[in-house]
Amino acid sequence: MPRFSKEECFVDMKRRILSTELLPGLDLDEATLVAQYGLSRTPMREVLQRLAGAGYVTIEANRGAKVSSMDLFALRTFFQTAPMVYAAIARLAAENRATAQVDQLQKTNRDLALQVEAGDSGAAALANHRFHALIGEMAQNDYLTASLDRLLIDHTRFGKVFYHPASALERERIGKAIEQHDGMIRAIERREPGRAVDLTLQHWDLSRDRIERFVRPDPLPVDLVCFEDVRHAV
Amino acid sequence: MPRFSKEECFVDMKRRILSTELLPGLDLDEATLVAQYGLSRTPMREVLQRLAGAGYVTIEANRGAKVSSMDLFALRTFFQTAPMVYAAIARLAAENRATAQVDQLQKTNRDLALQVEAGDSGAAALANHRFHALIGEMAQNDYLTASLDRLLIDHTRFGKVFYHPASALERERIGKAIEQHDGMIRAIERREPGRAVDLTLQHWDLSRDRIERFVRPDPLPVDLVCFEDVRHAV
DNA sequence: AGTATACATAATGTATACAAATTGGCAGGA
DNA sequence: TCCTGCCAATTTGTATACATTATGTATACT
Repeated sequence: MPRFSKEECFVDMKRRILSTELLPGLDLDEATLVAQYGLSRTPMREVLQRLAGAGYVTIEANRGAKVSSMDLFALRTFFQTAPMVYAAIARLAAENRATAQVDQLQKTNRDLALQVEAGDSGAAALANHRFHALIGEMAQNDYLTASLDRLLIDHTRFGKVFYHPASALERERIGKAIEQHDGMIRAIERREPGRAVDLTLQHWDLSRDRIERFVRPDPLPVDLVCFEDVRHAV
Repeated sequence: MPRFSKEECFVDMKRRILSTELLPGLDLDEATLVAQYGLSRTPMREVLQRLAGAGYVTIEANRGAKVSSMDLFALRTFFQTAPMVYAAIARLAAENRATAQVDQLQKTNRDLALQVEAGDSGAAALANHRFHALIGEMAQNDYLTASLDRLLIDHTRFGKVFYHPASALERERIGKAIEQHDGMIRAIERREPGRAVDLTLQHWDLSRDRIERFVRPDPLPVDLVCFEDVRHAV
């Protein structure tokens, strides 16, 4: 049985939630998690409480923890809020970034490209998450980061299929996203807030298109033969 | 010894932090709190972790909890961020408010006026906090509420002296703030987002003036006699 | 005198036993 | 058949003993 430290457990739980290995709304049973991570209940409950504080899970009194749900209303709120927060964060990042942080950002984007090439969509989604979280750190604004972090949880979960290139068109979109990241890095490195905001909004448009296409996919082909079959079945 | 429930303890800790009865940066000793609230360590630690998740305290591993500090950098970030978030929240509140929430808001503003009249600046500051938190609830946007709640913690702490009428001028400002609240309530009730935003930004200007005057008060009178005294002392 | 190290003290972190609450199922009655 | 109330089983919440980590102090050594 693997023995995780409390911090490792916290990080791993975040990973599992972001990758939707733990689906939104899933009931998190203490006994199960304790067995999985080799912690006793006290530190495990502590991890769950920290996850709740960060918006990954929700805790109800006497009813345990669930993975935070993502309903239609959350989706709407997400689309409504993300552009403003992302743009504000990008502006601040371009104004306040430290040099070491730019290096980290470049490293993360290279890692993202590698994971996409390797076909590991889970690792790619996490690298993308980390990319945007790093921009959040650069902004050095704890108030806004609170919003950004919550947006990123759902962004990563909504867009989990983004980095899984199902078609040539998808592959092209992914390449474009990574290029946009490079542009954003340059704007931030050169301290050009206006340009960072523009590129961020463009990047967001691409992201939104992809999420919308995931939520509302092309309808199945309307084939009259199928309807005939259904009629027989009834 | 009083016996608080976990929830009561949580609420009371928030109150003490918002009122700066517990000063920013103060070390929170588990043993002391356990004695004060009549809880055992496990639920007390849980309360501290929830407070940390909401931004009231910060926890360092093996080093316990401290009341979240407010340094010069936080002040700057606060002024930078508050208008955007407050305005966005006001717009959403005007669009999404439920009728029952408007009633609560009116009730809270009346309570605020009462507390000001009674001269209880602590209770007044908490009523003001509640007023703005209620507008946050109306907005129905969990992403932005995360930012707003953190802003309000520091807003209430920065402006804690606002509702303490030291002079006629201060009293006039308080009256104006409460009137502005009434205007905001009307705009929200009538679902006028644009007007709600305008009034919120005006309200913010008043609030900012007051906080700035608190942080950078009028300098002490320069009296040459004093300098003479100092010279003798040296 | 100043510094370093070892030990004592006091804090936080973890494990676990026990208490309280919720859930599901079953029996009895309308 | 459906509803209701009660009991058992499971799950969460609490208290507390024990382990580990930090901190302060005294003493020895340079």
